[in-house]
Amino acid sequence: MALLALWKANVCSMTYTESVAIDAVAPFSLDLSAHIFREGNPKVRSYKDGCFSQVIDVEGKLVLAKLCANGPEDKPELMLHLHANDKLSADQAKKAEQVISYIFSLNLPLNAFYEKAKADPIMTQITQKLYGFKFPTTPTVFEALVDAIVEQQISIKVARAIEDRLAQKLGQALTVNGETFFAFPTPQLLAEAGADAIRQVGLSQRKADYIYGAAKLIVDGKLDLEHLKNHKSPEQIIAELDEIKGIGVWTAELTMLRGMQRLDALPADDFGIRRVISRYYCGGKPINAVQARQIAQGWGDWKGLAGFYLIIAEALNITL
DNA sequence: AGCCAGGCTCTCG
DNA sequence: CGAGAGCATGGC
Repeated sequence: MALLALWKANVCSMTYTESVAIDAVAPFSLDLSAHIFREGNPKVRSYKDGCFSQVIDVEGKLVLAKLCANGPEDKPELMLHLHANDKLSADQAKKAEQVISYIFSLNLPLNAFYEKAKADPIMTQITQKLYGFKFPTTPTVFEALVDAIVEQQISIKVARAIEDRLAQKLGQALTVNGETFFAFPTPQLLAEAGADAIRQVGLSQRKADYIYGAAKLIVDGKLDLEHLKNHKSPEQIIAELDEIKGIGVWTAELTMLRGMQRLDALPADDFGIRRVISRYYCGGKPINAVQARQIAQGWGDWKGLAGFYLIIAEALNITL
């Protein structure tokens, strides 16, 4: 009897798994690109033992995607492992692969940026030390927008803790081989949850209202972030997002940078950005947004990406 | 312990 | 219409 129960439990919790090799335009380093997820909550998003893991939503179906790198640092062999509650169709597997490819910009040739960086000796050195770093994008614009609101004013660490709680309390759960993971909550889920429930993850009442408001706009069809991403100019995007309550230029720029693969935008007002620019260009003494923009000018259409190279350089404590 | 961290809105004067 | 308070939590 006990044996039968055990057998049933095993069979019933069995998950579907498939693996596929995946290509990236070289150079690409998963180790550098996923660095910011190193201390992430394993239930939500993490990078450890050479593998990045996150639950992704493939047209309503939850899939745990695990991307693992082997071999040369700047040109590794990549294997994508997909886990779900039941079999994935070929189409769903393909879509999941596309999402992962999108998150890490696997098809983006970094060489164009490296060429541009050559005019700047400091950035040249940094790109050499961070060779193959591709700055991760969120799977949806909404996720980047919510994260940016959460991150207003507070420190990164506090923001991360709140973002993790947001997923664990309000996102959908997927259990794979007995382990439970959480997806980032959809606008629908947050709109249904209400501002009070959002507040409960540790946000200020005001930020909870902003996030609820944005979710509601989307659910009501009054805001289409993916459309903005695909069809509007950077200026239009910032202007339109700025109209939304709780979203200023800083939040809009960060959303573009992290959620729309717009690597040309740089939040020059950002405290952290100014700090890293100063560290590598001005000996660490505080600079204002105007000075920051001046230095960033040299990076052309790669301002945003260049800014993140500096942030990662600082995180890795790289000295020149 | 208290101050500050990858802002923004609302309220005063 | 410009300046200033207030906000939530966690780390130093």
